[in-house]
Amino acid sequence: MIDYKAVEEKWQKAWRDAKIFEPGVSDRQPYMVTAAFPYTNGPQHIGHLRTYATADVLARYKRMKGFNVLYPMGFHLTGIPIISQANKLKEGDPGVIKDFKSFGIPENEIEKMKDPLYMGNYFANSAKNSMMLAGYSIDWTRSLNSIEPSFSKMVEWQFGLLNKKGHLVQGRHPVGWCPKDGGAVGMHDTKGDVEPEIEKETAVKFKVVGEEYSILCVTFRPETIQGVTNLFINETAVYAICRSGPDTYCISLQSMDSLKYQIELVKIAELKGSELLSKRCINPFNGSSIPIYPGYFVKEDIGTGAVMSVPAHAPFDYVAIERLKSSGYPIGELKPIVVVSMPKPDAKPSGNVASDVPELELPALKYLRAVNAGINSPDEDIEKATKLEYKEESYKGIMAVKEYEGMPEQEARDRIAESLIKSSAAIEVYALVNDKPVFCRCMTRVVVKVVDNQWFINYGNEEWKSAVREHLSKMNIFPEKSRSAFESAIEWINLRAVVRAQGLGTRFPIDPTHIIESLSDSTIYMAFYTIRNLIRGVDPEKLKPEFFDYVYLGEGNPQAVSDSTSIDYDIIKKCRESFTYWYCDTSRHSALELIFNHLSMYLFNHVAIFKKENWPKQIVVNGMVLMEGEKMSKSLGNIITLDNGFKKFGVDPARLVVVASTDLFNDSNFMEDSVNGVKERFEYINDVCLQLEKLETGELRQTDYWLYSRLNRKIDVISKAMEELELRAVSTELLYNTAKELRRYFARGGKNSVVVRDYVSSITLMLQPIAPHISEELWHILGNDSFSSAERWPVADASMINGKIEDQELLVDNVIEDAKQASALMSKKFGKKPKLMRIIVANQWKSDMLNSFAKSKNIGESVKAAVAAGADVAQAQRFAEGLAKKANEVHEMRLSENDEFESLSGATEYIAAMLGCNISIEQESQSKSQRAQRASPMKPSIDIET
RNA sequence: GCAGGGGUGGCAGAGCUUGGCCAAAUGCGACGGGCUUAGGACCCGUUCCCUUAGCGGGUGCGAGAGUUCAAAUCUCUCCCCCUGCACCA
Repeated sequence: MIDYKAVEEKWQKAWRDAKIFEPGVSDRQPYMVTAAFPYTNGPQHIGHLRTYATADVLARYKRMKGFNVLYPMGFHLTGIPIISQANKLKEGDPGVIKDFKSFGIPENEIEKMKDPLYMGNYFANSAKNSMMLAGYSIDWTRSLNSIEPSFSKMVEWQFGLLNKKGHLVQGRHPVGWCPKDGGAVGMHDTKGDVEPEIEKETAVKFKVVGEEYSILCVTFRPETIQGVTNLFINETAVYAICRSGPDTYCISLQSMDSLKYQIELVKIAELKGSELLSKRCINPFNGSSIPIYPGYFVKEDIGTGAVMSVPAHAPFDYVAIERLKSSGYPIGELKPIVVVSMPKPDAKPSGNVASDVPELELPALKYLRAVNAGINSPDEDIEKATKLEYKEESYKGIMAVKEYEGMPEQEARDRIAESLIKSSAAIEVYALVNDKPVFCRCMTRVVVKVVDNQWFINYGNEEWKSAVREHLSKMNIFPEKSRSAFESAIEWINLRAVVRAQGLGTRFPIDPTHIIESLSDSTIYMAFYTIRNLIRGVDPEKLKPEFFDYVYLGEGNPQAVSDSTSIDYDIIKKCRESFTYWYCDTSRHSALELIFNHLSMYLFNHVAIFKKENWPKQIVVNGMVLMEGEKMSKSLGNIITLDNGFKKFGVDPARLVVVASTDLFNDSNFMEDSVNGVKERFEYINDVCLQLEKLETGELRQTDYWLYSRLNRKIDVISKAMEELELRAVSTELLYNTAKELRRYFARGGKNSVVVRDYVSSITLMLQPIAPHISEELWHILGNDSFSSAERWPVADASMINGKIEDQELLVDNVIEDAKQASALMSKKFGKKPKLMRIIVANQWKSDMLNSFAKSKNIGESVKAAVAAGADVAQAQRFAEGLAKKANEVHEMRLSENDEFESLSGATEYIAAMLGCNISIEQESQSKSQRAQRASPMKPSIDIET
């Protein structure tokens, strides 16, 4: 039995002592592998294993291919989550405390984590420990974290450069905002961790006749403005008349409280909603005069407390009008105006409920019916109808009124909104569109604030985009099929807010009251690894921009930099040397879901900052890890921390299952069964290594050549798979097929210790990237003093690949399989056990015919040739018919009749043993068996005597 | 809604880029047998349907339609699932 714990400790210590993963600058070709650094607000768990272990596999493989490989690691502490987590602890949040306890964190530590910095460092340390347990081939001398002062210096330099290049811009930006705290509110700051969803809306100004103010109505569907028949207000609410620049608005008093964070509002008067009812206002689109009615559904705290009524297309509006009518409210001529039509379905409707309702009705009514609602239905039903109508019409609706007639509704929406805003008939506002109101942790309701001077990185810059686009086309992307995601990410990414008012991190150089947002501060940090170890003794204050200009960009000269920064000349030189050495051939590892943020920003920033030769060369993304088929989540309680997982399963089995149970793109499924399967194979190979001495030596026999052939073919297959990072293929070939082949080799009578040693030695070496500890152990058992990690990757000897021998052995296996089946069926049916089996090899003319047919596909000629060669005409024709039937499947044979006969004869003992009866190998022409004629190439006839 | 990726046998998961050697690798599970005092491990066999002494035939790879001599594989439409959607790591 393999003692995983002991093996892991032994080799991890040996690696550390030998410092084999601390590469210096050398003559060997450099290769640098980096993986997204872990965020430190929790422990490492099995899910984290995937990215880091995949990177480790590549690092180890490249090392064996003769590269000088650097795999560094750092920790992410910037941002909000750590702070909000610490705050939760301070508040005594039972959820967080419970989670932490379940991770095995001692209570006194939890207490100390009320200090966010303490928490960050605690988890950084714990992550480092877990990663060391995982045996990643990381060079820890370069470790860094994202809040250390020297790192901040680099980030400051980076943003100075971005600014110089014009990539930083300022502008208006809506954010979730807590009026009480006076700060922006993201998901981590809200009660229940909900993301405030902000959407753009249009607020249309309806000038009130005879007054100086306009009623402001917020809408998602400005394109329906021609269908407005009236306004709705809440007659019991209080409305405010406010000045806003040159405009004067009438909005509900309550909505003023939230809207004032978006537009300037100075209240000059108040009036009751009921006072508005006697007035009329003007539709700014067409100048028509419309009345104002009380709308039962109008809420004073939503939007502006006033709604433009489009009864033809808004179920609520329709219902409100109908209810007013039936209550006797004086409504004169009010005709709903249809402004959007649905295309006639040319085929059968595709299950759209609404399509079942006859046309010629008002759309609003149609959708009400579609959800089985009427004018007296509860609001939830009307809401349903509203949503359905919004969805369907937005998707398929066609404008049905002049000017925009025939235009898809989506397009008309943008155009009309734009033109209304342009003519000052409307303004743009934002609203939270979460189903429920969003509250800040402090219980204050979150509003939308438009920040005026927000700083952005302008990823929308077309020049920048096209440079990135072009570079991407030259990069390796694994898996290749995620390239399209990168392509669309490049197109999609636009302005990205880059600073926050709070959180851990680097101060923004242009406005030190703000902190650089934490995804933006970690886009080029990998470059820092190349010098981190060299500047440990340097006072961070000395790391002035000119230092980075020289080290990263080669600008200036080391003497001048040394003079102005008072950093040692030698250190500066070495940094530059190290950077140029390492930062060329790089592989970046991260998870699939980061393509649209981190990885894209990584590309953009590299292109913006560095010289072309230092741009990224390769990105590897991987899916996530499922636990026994389920998503890992705290609520399911199925998160296994790395430390626990390793204890339970062993490092190599665990990482092998996570990394190699599926291809990169798919989610990998961590199942205990799979772990056990892996372990069994390890045990088997381990046993073979341990028992090598018991084998004999001697001349090579057919079986030995077979095993060599398999081995060399395997080396080819695995090497190719490794290059493509198809780790699943690597593991099946290396573990499952290896065990299978060895078993067969021994069963077939193989017993040559030299051959087996050669075989398992190569297997052991190829195992190194995916199962490093086991590999070292086996390598050691095989009598080697070196590290398998430091050995070279095996190279296939093409001359040892022998298709003929493999076919001969395949034939033997086929025969055994067929015979077993036949005899099993026979004994089942007739209850008789076979005494003797005749295995009859097909005539040579059959394989000749088959080969000629495979080439020419011409039956007639093949038959003729066969007859000329002495075949019986009737037999030849019968055989030809069989061939013709599956003409497409016929392929050439490598073995002649003699080859078949020889290999079967040579394997008589083996076959007899496998079948448990006597065997006679015969040739078709010589055999007296009646079944002899049934023989065909690679498929001898079998005649069973009982 | 938009963008990206998927839907394959009891399950997991290949194959689909380059259509035919695909009833579909591999692993797990289940069933039967062997080994064993017994269990585990291990070994052998079966595991879509019919049929058969290994043959052969049918149905079949989300649904439907199409291209083709030939489709899990190409095209179109539809349905469903997953991930991301921004200031948040």
